Amino acid sequence: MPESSKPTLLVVDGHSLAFRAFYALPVDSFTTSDGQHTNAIHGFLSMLLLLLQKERPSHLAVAFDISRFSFRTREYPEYKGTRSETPPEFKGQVPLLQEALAAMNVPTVTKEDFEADDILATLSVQGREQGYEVLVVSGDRDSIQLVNEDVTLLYPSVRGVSELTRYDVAKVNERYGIEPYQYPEIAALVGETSDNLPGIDKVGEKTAVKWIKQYGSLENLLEHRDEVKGVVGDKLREQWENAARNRRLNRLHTDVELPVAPGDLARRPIDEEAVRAVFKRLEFRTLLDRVLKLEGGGVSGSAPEAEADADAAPPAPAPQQLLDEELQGWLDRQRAANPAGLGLQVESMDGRVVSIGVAGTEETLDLPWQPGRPDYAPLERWLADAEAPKLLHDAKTQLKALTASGLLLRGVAFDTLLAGWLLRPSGQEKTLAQVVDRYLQERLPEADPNQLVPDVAGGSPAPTHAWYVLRSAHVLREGLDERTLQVLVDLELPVLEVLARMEANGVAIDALALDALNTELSTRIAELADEAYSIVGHELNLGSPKQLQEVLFGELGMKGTRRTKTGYSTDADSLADLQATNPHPFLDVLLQHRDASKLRQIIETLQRGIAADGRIHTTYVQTGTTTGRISSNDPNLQNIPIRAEEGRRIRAAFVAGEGYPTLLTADYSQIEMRIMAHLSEDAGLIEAFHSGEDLHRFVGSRVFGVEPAEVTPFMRTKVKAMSYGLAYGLSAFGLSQQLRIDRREAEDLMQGYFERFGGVRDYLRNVVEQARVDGYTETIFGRRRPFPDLNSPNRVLRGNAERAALNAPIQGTAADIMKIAMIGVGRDMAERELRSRLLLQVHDELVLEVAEGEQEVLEEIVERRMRDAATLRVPLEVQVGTGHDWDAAAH
DNA sequence: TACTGGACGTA
DNA sequence: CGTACGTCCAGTAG
Repeated sequence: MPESSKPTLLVVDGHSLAFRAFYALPVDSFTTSDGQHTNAIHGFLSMLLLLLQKERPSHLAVAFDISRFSFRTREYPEYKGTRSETPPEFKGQVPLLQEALAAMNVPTVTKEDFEADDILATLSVQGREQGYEVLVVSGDRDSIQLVNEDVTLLYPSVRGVSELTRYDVAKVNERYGIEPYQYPEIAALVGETSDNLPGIDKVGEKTAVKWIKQYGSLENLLEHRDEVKGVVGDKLREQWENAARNRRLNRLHTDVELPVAPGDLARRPIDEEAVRAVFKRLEFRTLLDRVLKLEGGGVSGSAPEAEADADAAPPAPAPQQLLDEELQGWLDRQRAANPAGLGLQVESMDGRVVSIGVAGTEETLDLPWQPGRPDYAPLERWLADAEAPKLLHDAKTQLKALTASGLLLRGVAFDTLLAGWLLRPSGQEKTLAQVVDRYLQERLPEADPNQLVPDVAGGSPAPTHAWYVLRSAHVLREGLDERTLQVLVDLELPVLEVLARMEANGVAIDALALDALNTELSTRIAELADEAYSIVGHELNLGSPKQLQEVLFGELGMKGTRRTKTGYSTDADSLADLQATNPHPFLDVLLQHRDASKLRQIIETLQRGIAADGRIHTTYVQTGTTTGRISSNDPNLQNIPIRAEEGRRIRAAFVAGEGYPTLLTADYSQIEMRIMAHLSEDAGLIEAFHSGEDLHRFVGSRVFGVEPAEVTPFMRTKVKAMSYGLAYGLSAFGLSQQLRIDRREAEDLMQGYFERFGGVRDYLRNVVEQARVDGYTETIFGRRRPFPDLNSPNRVLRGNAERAALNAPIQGTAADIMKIAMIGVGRDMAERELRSRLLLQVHDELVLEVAEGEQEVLEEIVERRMRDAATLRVPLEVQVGTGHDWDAAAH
């Protein structure tokens, strides 16, 4: 921070910084819905905000070039001549950037015939004379010449625009071994390829520095060029005019006549309305928040460490290794100094703990783990102490490792992975490095194999990572609104422990049954393939959409229906359409082959997933969705077949394990429709759930105006499809497609539905409108999901966002409810010390392994915890079943 | 070897 | 022109 009380003038080279941002940021991630690229703007503004926050300049300006022509090109037409044409994707961003800056009331300065660097030079000199501390931000190395006691250059590192290296006099001395004002003389000798300024052949930085030191100045060197020995001396004599010319061109003008003086550049408050308008057009949401927050100024002591040091990011403290009383003392001191919790990072290999890192804000601890070490007793006590808060990144993974190594972990008070996800559920910050990058704007140090000083401590990254987790946690906690924090504390942190246990439990599999099924299917697949080949008269890969297209739409001359990027679709729906218009035995065989192949594929994936204990241990990804649901992978156990009879045989291979007589399944019936009834407050729908009548029969009777008993299966199917479709933003077109009915009929159906259940329509409309205003949707428990595209001018994007937005509160609330139920079930089971255990979660269903004699009490717990997880305007109904396998238990 | 698109399993 | 996922395979780019 400024040690002096001088005002600080920050001057930025707009063009060069924006250009760097343009190449540093992926254009795909920064394109508005109408196709305008914004990566340069985003990168530039992000950097600028960071600077404003860290440097707190009192005065500020951004300089731009007007064109690529200047007095330099007049003097030397080849200047910058090798630069390829500015990419149009970049060019278009500059005016928009200037607009954004104008809205932020950041002065921009340009001057005909001069480059931005000359403006910076002039302002830096004037600023210095008028008693300012000057910070020059430029991506042009020539700006090094501006550095002096009062002028510091911030130069973007290779890493990207957000990381700036500070060049003060000392740094320039250290880096180049010369005084800053001498830099252009070095550059003149070496040459600058990017400016098309060739220097002296064979002369690099080393030689140039040596010469300048020896001769004192370039001028003197050139005068004495006859004295210089060796081949390089010859080159100097041949090409000295290059150096002389370069020196003329790289001298920055410090006397440009500018329309503004430093005194005019005092920071002014942003024009909030204008900023909102411009940022909305650019579709910058997080940046908008950052700008507005900046405007709020200081914000009640937030993010203390972010502003603690204006210098480059502070390095992590060197880890200590302590034992016994010293360890205990350290933990006691750090706990007192960090009441919000200590950072904790567990390093593991093959699921076992290798090293444990603990961090306070000032000190870190590295504890290489070995089982059965009494000198680590204080650590074990601390880990197990529920009253000792710990802050982790991806606590579930670490909890599993600790548990597997026989260590107890309690008191998980924060998880930066989960917090980051709650804040930006569509974001991609999954690793600690990504979180650190986004929320600390720092780079997580990586283990460097070329380290000069090998880390004798064993080099575990755990303590350093723990320290970054601690700091990220503080920033994230500041960023969470109250409701989101509540979702984290009440739902996500408790459920993480439940999920960790479920993963460790795994589910038992009847491997022999899978083998038998696999064999059976393989035989059938071979037969079907042969049959298909004989029908079309040659062999082909039935699994290749490309080859299928050739056969169907080429050889067999069928008329394709739905287009895909690569041609006509060959999916099951399209094949059914073809079968209707163009009956052909090949289609039948193909469909059967598809079905059988898919099943076999599922079986083989499961077989590969069977662990040494004969069970399958999936991994639940708590941050795997944007809505709040949990996803499952490796293998995915949330998409095991159930609809087709054949597929159920796979489900039947999931069995109760050794020592457990039965499986118990419990699922919510129509939970999403119940949530819809609650949220919409539609009287008809609420009545449906209180009536005890089958939902779709009830709705059908209202829509078709008949008695419930007279609702035909066909009517019921239509109504059911529509009810579920509504929560997904189904259109009449989509409904007609799915039911294979006339478009008109689908429209009538929807109209009939909404006449009887108008509250539903109003609600769905309202959700989207509210989200358009707020920028996000919310579940009844406060889980938010941002929807930046709702105001997009692009119809496709906007439509997608609208459908997702009307679904998010419904799907998300269901997910919240299930999490609450799981936490409750987990607690009750622990409290009663049951041996039964949770195995699987499939969104609205739980699967448990029932221990001997516990079925009755378990059923009671599960049923009650699920039913009472939320109190809605309609009751939650839970269906419980038991059986030896998953399929049997579901009845 | 790494990625994309098509297809399809689930809620 | 119905939301939310994960996985496989074929095909392609490297």
